[in-house]
Amino acid sequence: MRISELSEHSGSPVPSIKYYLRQGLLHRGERTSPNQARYDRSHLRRLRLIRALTEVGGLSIADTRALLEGVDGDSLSHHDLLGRTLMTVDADDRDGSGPEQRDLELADTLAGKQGWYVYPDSPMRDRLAQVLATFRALGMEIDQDWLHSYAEAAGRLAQADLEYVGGLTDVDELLEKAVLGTILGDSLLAALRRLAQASISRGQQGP
Amino acid sequence: MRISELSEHSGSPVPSIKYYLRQGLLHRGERTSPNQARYDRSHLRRLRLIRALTEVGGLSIADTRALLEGVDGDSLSHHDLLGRTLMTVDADDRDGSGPEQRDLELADTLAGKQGWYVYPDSPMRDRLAQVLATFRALGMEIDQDWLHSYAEAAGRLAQADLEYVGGLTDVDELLEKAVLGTILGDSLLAALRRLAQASISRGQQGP
DNA sequence: CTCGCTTGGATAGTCGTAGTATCCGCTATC
DNA sequence: GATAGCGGATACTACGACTATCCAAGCGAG
Repeated sequence: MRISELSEHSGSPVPSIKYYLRQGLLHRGERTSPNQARYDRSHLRRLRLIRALTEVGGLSIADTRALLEGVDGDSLSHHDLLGRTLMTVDADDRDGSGPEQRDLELADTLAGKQGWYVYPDSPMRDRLAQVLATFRALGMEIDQDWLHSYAEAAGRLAQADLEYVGGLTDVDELLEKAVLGTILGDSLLAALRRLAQASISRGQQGP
Repeated sequence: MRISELSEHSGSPVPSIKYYLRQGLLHRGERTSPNQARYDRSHLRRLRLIRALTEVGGLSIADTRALLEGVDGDSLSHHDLLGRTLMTVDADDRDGSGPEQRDLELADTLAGKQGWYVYPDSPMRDRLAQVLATFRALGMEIDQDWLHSYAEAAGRLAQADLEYVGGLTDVDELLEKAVLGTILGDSLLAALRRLAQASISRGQQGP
């Protein structure tokens, strides 16, 4: 498959594909001569993955690359890689200054209540603390019931995610599904939650 | 309060504040003379809200403005405004082409199972369909149990959101809390879910 | 074999977003 | 009455994600 065919099959314009190649999101094709290369199904697949992550998942190119690098490295144990990959995903520390101690404690307490073990250096721990800090900074102390509902839901979702992925033995497939499920799951959940809010708010009745 | 004090109290640099003023995210101060204006607590509050939505919620300036305009308009009924505001939030149709009919049907079926009423022209309906389409396009047919878990969780979360907000009578406060809860809730949930995934994946044990 | 049309790859330019920086007439304060 | 700061408008910058141009080297029809 030449680049133009790859473009046609994937729906991405040739220059964009070249861009992804340059950025290292897409592995180079097999060169058949100094200026000819052949692309295959794996490129097509990767390309679709890239577009899913960026367009639906809203990831930046840099985040996408980091994520794909994790998937590519045939390193580590599954769980470790899985855990680390998911934790790193789009965890760009948006704020230079780290979160305050007391927010970190809040975060740990919350996780503790759910029985979760939290890596002390986990980026998501900071992120969680940051969100909690933001609520505080805005003067709305957080309703504990509300927060509890969220934590419980998160736990159930994570369980569903891992069950879904648990049956797989192929590492590549596992990682890809986990990554996709996590990223697209964010969008899915956001859409579902809003739909539910609108419906419930309209009728003031439960499901 | 002059602009420099506003800057100091809020932590946002003066030029950024001026930028938000230009963009209409922040209402102008009360002019006390042709080139002096006074800012008050409401500006400070709004400024913090803006930064929460953009930095933590990841909204663009344009989305933030649209959202704040909804909050400002002393229009409509609460529920209508609430519903519409939340549905419109960051529902920038990322793809020019609308979703396919069959994905819309999938979306409707899913919502129907939960007993939700979905506005036929709701942007989130399209968004949901798009996410489902993406899964399909990537060749992973969706596990129905998994999807069901997500829909149920979304329903419970929406219920928690509305209960939390239900006690409020002040429209402004209600809207602000709803908006914040929804946007920051996305981040909160994303962080919690990843934390839970990592923990469960590590120990392979539930809460 | 040759001549026009791709191709792979590198470099440079574009566009939108979110700020920064500069400028200017004015004013509040020392 | 000097002078630092203000409000507002306009211009500039930095970055991300492409898009366009360029080039030498194939390939393919005649």
